Amino acid sequence: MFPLLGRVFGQLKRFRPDGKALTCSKTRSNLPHNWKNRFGCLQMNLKELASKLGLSPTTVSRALNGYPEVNETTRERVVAAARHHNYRPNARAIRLATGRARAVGHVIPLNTRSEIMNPIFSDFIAGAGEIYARNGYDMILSVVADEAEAATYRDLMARGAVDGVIVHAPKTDDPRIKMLKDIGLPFVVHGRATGSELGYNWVDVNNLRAFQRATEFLLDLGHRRIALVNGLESMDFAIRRRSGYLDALAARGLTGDASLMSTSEMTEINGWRAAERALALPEPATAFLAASMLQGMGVRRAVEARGLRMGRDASVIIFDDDLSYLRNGEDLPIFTATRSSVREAGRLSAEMLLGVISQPDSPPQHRLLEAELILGQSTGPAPKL
Amino acid sequence: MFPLLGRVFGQLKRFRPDGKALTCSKTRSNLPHNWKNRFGCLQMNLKELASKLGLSPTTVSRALNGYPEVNETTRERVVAAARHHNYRPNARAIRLATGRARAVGHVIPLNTRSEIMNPIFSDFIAGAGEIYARNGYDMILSVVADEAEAATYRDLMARGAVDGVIVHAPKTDDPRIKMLKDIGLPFVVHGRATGSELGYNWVDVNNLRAFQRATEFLLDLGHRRIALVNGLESMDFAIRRRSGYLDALAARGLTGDASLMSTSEMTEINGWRAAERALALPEPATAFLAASMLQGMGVRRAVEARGLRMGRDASVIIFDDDLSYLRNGEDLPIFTATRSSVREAGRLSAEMLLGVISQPDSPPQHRLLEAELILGQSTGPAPKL
DNA sequence: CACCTTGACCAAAGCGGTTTGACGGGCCTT
DNA sequence: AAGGCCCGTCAAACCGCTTTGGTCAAGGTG
Repeated sequence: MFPLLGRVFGQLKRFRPDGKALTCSKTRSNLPHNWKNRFGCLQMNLKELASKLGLSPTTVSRALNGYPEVNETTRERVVAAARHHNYRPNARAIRLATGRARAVGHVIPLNTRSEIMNPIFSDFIAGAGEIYARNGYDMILSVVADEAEAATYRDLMARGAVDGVIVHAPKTDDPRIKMLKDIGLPFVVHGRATGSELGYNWVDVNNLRAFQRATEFLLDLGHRRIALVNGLESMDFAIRRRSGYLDALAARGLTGDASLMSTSEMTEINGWRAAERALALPEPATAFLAASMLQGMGVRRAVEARGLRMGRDASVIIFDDDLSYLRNGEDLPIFTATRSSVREAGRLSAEMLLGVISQPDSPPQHRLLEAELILGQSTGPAPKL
Repeated sequence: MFPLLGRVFGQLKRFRPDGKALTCSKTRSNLPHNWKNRFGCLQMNLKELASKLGLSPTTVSRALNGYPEVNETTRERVVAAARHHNYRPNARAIRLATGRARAVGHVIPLNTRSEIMNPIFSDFIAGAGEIYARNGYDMILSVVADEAEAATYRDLMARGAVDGVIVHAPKTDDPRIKMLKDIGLPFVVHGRATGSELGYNWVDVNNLRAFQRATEFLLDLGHRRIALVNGLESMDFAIRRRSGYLDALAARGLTGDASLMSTSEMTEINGWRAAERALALPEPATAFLAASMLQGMGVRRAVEARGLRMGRDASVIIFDDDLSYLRNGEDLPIFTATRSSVREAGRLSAEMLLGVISQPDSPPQHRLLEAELILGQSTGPAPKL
């Protein structure tokens, strides 16, 4: 079964499960440890640095970590030597010794059916990454089929790979939240899961208010047939957005028309499809509320394909996450939009998480961001009949 | 300066630089180590598991890692106990003991001026992440201003945080490649940097061929004024694409017209802007070759804003990275396109990197992917004058 | 029957840091 | 002058694994 097991010159030769031989007798066997850098010397380590300085490792460690009981002169010597030898403490050793990972996890769910990566992640991560880098934390990313997410959190925790996690794309009453509380892994949710909104940390945009305002704005322009091109309503934010839309309608004595409301993943195609449908109605929509830039672009395509002009014949408001590669125009916005920077949300979430990690017993923190309403060229008075 | 330093009952009380007290005398002070899980017991560790089983840590470790010198019966007992106690070996300890990080780094450059995240990263990372997850590797991500990139690689290496890295978005004659070779960190480049193409591992699309074919296709349709809406030509892939375009023109005895060629970051706005310019020429473009879906959408907007119809009055071919959230139509492609899945490139790059990590001395590997030419609704014969 | 083998297990020494608990030698008090 | 205090330093323990270099008993061999 393991034909490789055998003896050589009376000495047991061992093999790893992968078939590689292990024993090299007198040499250090962990090859990576004596990787030489291009100057032909071993990677500098604490012990060596200490001996070069004629100090104990303790003192060197303390000097570098800013402990007060080290003589300032000594500290300067140590710091200089460290820089000179390009010494960087081994992250693996630090993590083991301190019991902290100095890393946070982002578990990014991948909808198994559609295999769609949410396009906001890259900007969110850019924002969060900025904060981690500034604080000496690593960001570890797991892109994982959504049904395997819970297992991933458990695994990260049990292996001690991270000190905390960011939870992305919460669903209504998301089970992950209870689970994370149970296992005691610090976390911040980007978004909220309706139900237990107080018992955990979150950073969210006021989606309800944003869609309410946008709807009010369209109503004020005289629109009565307003189509909602929403995101997937299994997502919590989408539910809130619909509520905002319905609240605004209700405030004017209107009720939502099911044929004007659609929900789908936030892609250009889906925006196009939803708009096609709403424009084909006996009483077509004159205005659209799209949950994302991409959907908005799809709406525009459908509108223009019918020979209508956006802003004159049909109004469109989008929710603009202010993605760096999907800017809503430059000086002059293309779409009228409710805007909130997802990159900023990434920064805030990361900051909150680092705070929670360093103060695990602090009470739950919340941050509700308001979206601004930006006037663009895609809205105008409702066309006269 | 450090007023917190003091003595308590004759015992030196030490403080961390952040002001937290350290000495707790008889108690274990590394709090994270005795974090209790929700059942009130310590996180299971090897020693404890071994003692519960009446075995030595050595044997338990071997049993779990599949070494042959363990009795099968014993192994089963051990595996069962491990599962029962939900034992997961501490990743930090493994990394220190083995000298490997079991992690790979992705250093994602952020253009400092424009602050634009390349939208392909999320899909690339989804592909790569799939492979890492399957092989038990962590992915650590650094989003970093492009001028700080070299320092980031050095840091990852010196700290021993990763076993290898993926290099994104290589520029022509990219200095990172030499640097990585020098410090001896295994790497795979997504793309190529002209010059030393043989001395390192890469996965790339045949960008030249793709643009050449697309150009030929437009020429065959009778187009003679073909605008190139390229990506930033500091990027290597953009150079290759331009070469493909120029090669195809040259093959028909045409030379590129500088006023028809533009280069910019691959956003919708920039596509729009380039198309506006090309359409405003005395002798306007009749066809467009766009480097990305987003630029293509911008081109379409400019075309349609002039009352022209795409596919009839103006032809557009895009390079389609097959992004999950930016599909080029569904059954029927919107744009005629040269397509190559960036997610697949992510998978291939990750596989290559893991291979290189386990076999550091293997010769450089290359993988050149061909893009397919997909016929959509955006191209047609050149309009008669 | 004495002499290898071999299978199954173990104690202890790492890995490279951090933290504990002590220790000398000046300097102040009293 | 004796004692206490503080400053600066250090040896050793520890973090939780992996790997080395054994041991010991059972089975096979000549």
